[in-house]
Amino acid sequence: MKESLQGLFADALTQLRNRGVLPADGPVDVRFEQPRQKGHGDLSTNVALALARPAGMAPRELAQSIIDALPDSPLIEKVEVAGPGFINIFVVSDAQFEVVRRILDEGERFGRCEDGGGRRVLIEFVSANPTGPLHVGHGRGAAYGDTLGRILSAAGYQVEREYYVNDSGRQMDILTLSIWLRYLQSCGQGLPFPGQAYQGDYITRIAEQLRAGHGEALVRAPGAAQRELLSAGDEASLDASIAWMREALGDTGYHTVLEAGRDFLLADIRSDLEEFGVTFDRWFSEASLHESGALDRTIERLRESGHTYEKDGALWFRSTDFGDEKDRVVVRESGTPTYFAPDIAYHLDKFDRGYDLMIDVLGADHHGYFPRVKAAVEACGGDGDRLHVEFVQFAVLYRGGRKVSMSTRSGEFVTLRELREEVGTDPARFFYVQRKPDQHLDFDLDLAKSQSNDNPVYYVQYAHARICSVFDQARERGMVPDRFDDVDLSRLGEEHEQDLAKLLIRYPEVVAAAAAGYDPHLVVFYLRELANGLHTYYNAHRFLESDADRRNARLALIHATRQVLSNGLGLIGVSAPTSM
RNA sequence: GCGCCCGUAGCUCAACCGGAUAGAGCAACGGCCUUCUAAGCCGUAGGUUACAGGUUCAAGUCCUGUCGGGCGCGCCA
Repeated sequence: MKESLQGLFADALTQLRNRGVLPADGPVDVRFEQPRQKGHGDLSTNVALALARPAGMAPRELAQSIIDALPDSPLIEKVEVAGPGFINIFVVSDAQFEVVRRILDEGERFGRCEDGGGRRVLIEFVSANPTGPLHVGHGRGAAYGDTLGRILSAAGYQVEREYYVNDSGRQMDILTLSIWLRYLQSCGQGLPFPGQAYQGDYITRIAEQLRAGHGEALVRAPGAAQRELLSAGDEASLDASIAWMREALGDTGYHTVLEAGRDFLLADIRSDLEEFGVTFDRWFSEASLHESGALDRTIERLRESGHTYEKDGALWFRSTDFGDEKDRVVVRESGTPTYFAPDIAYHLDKFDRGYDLMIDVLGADHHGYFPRVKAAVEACGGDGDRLHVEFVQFAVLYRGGRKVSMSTRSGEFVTLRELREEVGTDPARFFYVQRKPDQHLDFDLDLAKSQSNDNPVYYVQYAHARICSVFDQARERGMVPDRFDDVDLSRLGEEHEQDLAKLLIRYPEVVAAAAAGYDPHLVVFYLRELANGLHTYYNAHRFLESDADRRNARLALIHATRQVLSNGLGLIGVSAPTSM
């Protein structure tokens, strides 16, 4: 419908150009909007306002000229000039309801589009270190990344999801030390436990598993000097403790402990996410970059790019050549690479895999980090425009009106699993994506878990369940037609029915806009509006009335509404219950 | 100090390349259940879009400055 109106306007503009009313320059994109205001028509365009200046005409005058030049169309009820020069179009009522037929015909496909043109996009998200369970901050990244993936798929992209596992580096050393110390304690060694080590209960659980599998084979008795290091409380002593552990355990023993921790935590993270409705196509291991030699090759590649130099015995990347604030160390004076180096190697690996678009979903605290990664990729010849980042602000939990504090090392954080168990997956996902990602999120636990009408997720789900319930009743009374193909939609036309149809018409645009702007929250807001439209209609009219033609038309309309609710909820990974 | 993000109703937030009278939910107040689920609907009230300038037919949206908040500025990860 929009397309054919666009054609009509293009014709009118061409005619005005031919008559010399408008200058002959390039084509003008005629955009239509659905006015929020009643009385402003079904569609509205500001094209006359935009063209008034080049035409040298008053906007209202030009608007009238455009209207006069419009070809006749059976779609249009009336067209009028409004306000400063808007053109408001009133569409013939019956034409609005054609969307119902289209939805019933397309079903789950309704709302999908080909904007993505099959382009391959990689979304990397969560990527939390395997040093503890996921907390509620990761949950937001998970919900956002996964929903974005679903939306981009619907918009015609070929989506892959990836989790980057930081299974290498100092935090893994600390994890290993933490587990080993708990293991020693459980084997009867009385030891101090450093304050900077991971404090959570899960460390003890891993240690007990380790003991169950390996007995006391990994026990090494610490001397007085080691005990002192463990209770010292500074970073240098912690590193010294790690060095002692590595020496005492040897390479094999060290890896046994490390892998016990890593595997336990990855399995935990994986099942946690699966229960949250989030799955990945690939878990990319940082350690694999070290083992495969990709890291060395990356450093070599960076050197050859000519954007590196040596200073103070370290290898620096001149990221300032690419707009970064300062240059960055890639290889330390000690000869070991920084965290930055494997990250470059990882992103180059993505580029080598040939994606058209790579999206990193990162915590907002990484916003200073991304420019250097992009810089390094560009230095190595990658097209930086294909690399995109979305920052997700932290979620701050509130319980009983008070902030819930979080800290991984202290072990007092709310995990994603606890959140899911407390409020349920559907409310959690809904709450996470109902805000723009770069907005701070106040997550009200009491509200999310309330099984009441305060809770917006039930509002939308209820609309779906309500329609299902109507059909249950209709079925009992033998009122459901075998097919909706030949339903007479001209029996619709009440105000609430028109409002509902207009909402349904908007759905494909909402999906397209959410995909184009990486804005899942648009879908959430739309679903709330659609649910409101349904509830309003429900309260105003009875569907199962005696006039069969009208009844069938109404059933067709709410059947279509149910389909769109279901499609939209699917996009944000929230279930569409058939009863509540 | 420098950089990025943000400031909209009492609270939490929307507002589609700059468009018409800035919209929802919650909280408050008033109505609607012998009829398909009241986890619902309708109505009332609530605003100088932090502040001051600027750009233009038009600014919450763009530019400059001020104030306020968050985050980042390691040879940590």
